Amino acid sequence: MAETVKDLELMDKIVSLCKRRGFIFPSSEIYGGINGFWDYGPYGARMKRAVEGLWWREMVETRDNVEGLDSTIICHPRVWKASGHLDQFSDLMTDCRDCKARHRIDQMENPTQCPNCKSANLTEPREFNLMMKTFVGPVFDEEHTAYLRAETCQPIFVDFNQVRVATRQKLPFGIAQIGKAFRNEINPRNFTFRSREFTQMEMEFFCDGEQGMEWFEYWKTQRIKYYKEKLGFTDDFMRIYEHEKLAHYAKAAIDIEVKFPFGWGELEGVHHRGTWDLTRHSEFSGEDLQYMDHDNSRKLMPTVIETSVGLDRSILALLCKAYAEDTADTQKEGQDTDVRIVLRLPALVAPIQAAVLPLSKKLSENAESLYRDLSRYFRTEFDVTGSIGKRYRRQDEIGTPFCITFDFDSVNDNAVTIRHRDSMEQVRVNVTQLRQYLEDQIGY
RNA sequence: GCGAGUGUAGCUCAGCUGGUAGAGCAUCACGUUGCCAACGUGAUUGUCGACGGUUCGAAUCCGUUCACUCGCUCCA
Repeated sequence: MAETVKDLELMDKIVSLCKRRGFIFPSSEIYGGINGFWDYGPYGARMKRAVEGLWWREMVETRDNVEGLDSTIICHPRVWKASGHLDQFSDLMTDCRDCKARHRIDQMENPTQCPNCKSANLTEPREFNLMMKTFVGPVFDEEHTAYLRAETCQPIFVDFNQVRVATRQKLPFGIAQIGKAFRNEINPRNFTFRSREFTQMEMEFFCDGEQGMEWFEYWKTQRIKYYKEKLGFTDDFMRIYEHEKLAHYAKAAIDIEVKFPFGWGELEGVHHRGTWDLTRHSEFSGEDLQYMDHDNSRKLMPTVIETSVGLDRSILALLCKAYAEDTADTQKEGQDTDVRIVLRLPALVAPIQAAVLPLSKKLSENAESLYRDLSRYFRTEFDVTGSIGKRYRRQDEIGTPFCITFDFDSVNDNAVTIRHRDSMEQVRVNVTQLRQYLEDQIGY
């Protein structure tokens, strides 16, 4: 993880831009903020929805064998017993008062002595549990304890049979879900990269165990292709990390990692989970979750291939990849050029795809009706304030790929100028062809 | 959770050894301009992170607390 001063500055610049322009800022800030929680402002929310929509379309809408689900955040507590989260997310820890090291009790040979400095001056063991706890019903006692889901995939396993029956799907098929997950991270870090409330986009693909590795390879390829083609991630920005140490139930696992300013970080996991989850939920619930294969007259426990994306991390990766500073002409006194901050976001996910800018306020009325029309098809914004150059820069900073300038000729020739964000070049397009032009450019 | 650092306007920051706050940018209005943050005039903005203490008087000193950053720890 080779960090340079420049990278750390870059991260600060991105955080600052996010706050200044309303992408992402700390939750509950007027009360001093709350650690590990972030709000998406107007541009962030639009971008988040765009990425969600892209994933949903890619994973669900365009596939016959993947179904959607929208399950609850709070599930029966036994779900988390079965999944192993209540046991594995919970550790007894002690701190050494002398050398300040922290240790897990279950990993210490002698729980009364610090393995680091041999001191016996340890704090009382305390329970660290990453599951967020709440109570269902007005009585706050152990019996009514419930947990906010630590990942969105468990309800998918729990609802597996219901979805299968309702949709008459046969193996192989998948179930996808987008939703919030919660973890009491000990130490939230790196902006939204590790937060306590976050959004996951997960798909569990159920298949015959004999084809498990083939499907694992298939989804791995599909997901890498998605990042390259839809989000424009390049080989120097993205890498595949193959797990050497696998979870006891897993057969294979890779992480798709991205180069953040603070180092490489996981964006998505593609995991071969075997039959572990469905087997556990069968055991704990007493429901037989095996699949009846009528074609071959046999019962089998489906094997699961999981693709699991952190949506917040996707947004962060897009912003990090897109952030750039270059130079542009200026009319400022004593300067020929000026620094330009520009987000080179893919047009598919840019919060604003087209900004309609009348060259003069006198043209506002005509330009605004063009804006109304375009906003039915694209994420669009209208701005008359300040000079035209200033408005271009404002749009550059939020990553708007196309600025549509309505000028004095437009009234007569029914054409507008489209200014491209990255090249700053301009083309003249007739208003009647505008929608088609933008669709082609955006790549719908 | 431990250690170190930081916290002043939307942003970046200044404020010397205590005398109750400033600059640039941004934002808004008007004028001007009409294709890359132009210019002029004017306007808005802060319980100086919070609470408490010392003091005639605290942004400034002390304590506590909250948040953030970095390191450690954690990351099924």
